[in-house]
Amino acid sequence: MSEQLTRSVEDYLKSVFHLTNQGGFATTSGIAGMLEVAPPSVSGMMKRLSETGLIEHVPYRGVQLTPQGRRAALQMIRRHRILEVYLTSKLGYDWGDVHVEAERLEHAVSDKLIERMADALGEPRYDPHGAPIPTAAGEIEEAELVTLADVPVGSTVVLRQVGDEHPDRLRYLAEQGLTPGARLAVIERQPFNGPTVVRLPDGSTRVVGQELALLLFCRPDGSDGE
Amino acid sequence: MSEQLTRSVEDYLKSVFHLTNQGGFATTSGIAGMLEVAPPSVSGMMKRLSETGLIEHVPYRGVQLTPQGRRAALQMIRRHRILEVYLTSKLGYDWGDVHVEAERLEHAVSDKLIERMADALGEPRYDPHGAPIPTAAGEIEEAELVTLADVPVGSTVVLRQVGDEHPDRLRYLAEQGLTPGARLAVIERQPFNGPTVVRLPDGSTRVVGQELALLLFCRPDGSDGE
DNA sequence: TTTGAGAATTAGGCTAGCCTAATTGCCTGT
DNA sequence: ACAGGCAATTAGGCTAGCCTAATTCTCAAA
Repeated sequence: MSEQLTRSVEDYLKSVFHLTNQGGFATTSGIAGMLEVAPPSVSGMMKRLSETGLIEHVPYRGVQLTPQGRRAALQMIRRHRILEVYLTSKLGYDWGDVHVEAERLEHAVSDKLIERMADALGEPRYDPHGAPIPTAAGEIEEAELVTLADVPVGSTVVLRQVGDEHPDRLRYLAEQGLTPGARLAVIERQPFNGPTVVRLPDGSTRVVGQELALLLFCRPDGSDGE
Repeated sequence: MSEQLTRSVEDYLKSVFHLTNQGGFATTSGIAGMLEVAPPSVSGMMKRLSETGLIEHVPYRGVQLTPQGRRAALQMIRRHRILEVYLTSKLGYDWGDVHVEAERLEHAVSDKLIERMADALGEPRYDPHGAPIPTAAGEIEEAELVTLADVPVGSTVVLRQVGDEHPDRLRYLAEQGLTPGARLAVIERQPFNGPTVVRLPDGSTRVVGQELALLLFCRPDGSDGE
């Protein structure tokens, strides 16, 4: 149905999706920052994408995905996340390394290949970092998560998802046992964006700096609903 | 050591490799035909590639790969063929479908991924069509094969390799039992580029038209050396 | 209400790769 | 020896994507 999209277009659509995920518009500079291109490149691309009906552009305001653009973005995100699961569980990749590899492959794989991988994996619902995988039909689970840096001292949360870039940080987090599913009791936080101290179920504690705490997305409830 | 090559450059290098495999020069029109581009596009690319030292260009004669170009071409061919084996043996692809998928993926995979796939497969030496897989170090087996259309009537050959494009033809050949490893006795050939008749070990016969016979590469000796 | 900082856009330019049309070179048949 | 045919190259032009510099818009603070 839709024309074949270029690699660049696919990347722009993904950025817009991520930037508008909390509602509102994606800004030119936000997209530029995420894709590491200059703002005028974004303006130019936004013009083309709105001509082809993939985004809605309000000049000087920002952009949003049309239903068609959202469909394409979710397809890319599905590809990316299925690839991440496949690489980690079938080819021994470290959860820190998969992002970069998937980032290139997602533009080259066919839907057929992705569905075969998904099938071989038993239709996984989350990627190795805990991010939900859109269905082939384009539906994605929406969860209300807060970063560990925002969890009030005294409450208990479940770590659900971890930011997937930064291989080195991911490796460190894995060493610390801070992986999706971990139950964390927030016992202290230093002022002035200081570190957060959490206790794991085994009684040990971890001191998590602000920068890492912002990568740890938690469900603010001790029970493990699903 | 070498700059990252573009998708186009990788494709041109592969073409030159295939066209010079029997020795001699690759011609502009040969490359143009193989890549489905116009001849001037080839002239332009040849100029750039010889400036970057990947090919040797003799104007109005043709081109050959430099050692560096050959290394890059063999790397692409290794990627392509490992991918083909992986897709068929791990993800249930038909041997007719793998070529197209591998053609896109070969430009996106990392060497690391290819080596993990090769490892998971037990370092295969041939792809699903019987083509030899270059080693990671860039060595490839050279075999002297003739097409079935050139095998004299009365002799016996072993089918070693099958042209890998044309999914429909590959599926047909598989149905007919004409897959690498098959021992074929050539019992008849019609004149004027007519069909070749072969007998399989089970005594059944197959009539193979000229077009298909040109895709069947055989070792002209009944013994199964290696 | 105005103004100025910062964001966004327009203007203009670059490269990679492709194209068609025009030209040049090679080589073979007479 | 040379004419013609065909292969190759050059000339000139296009699009996608990127860039920097210049301009325009928005919005909040004085």
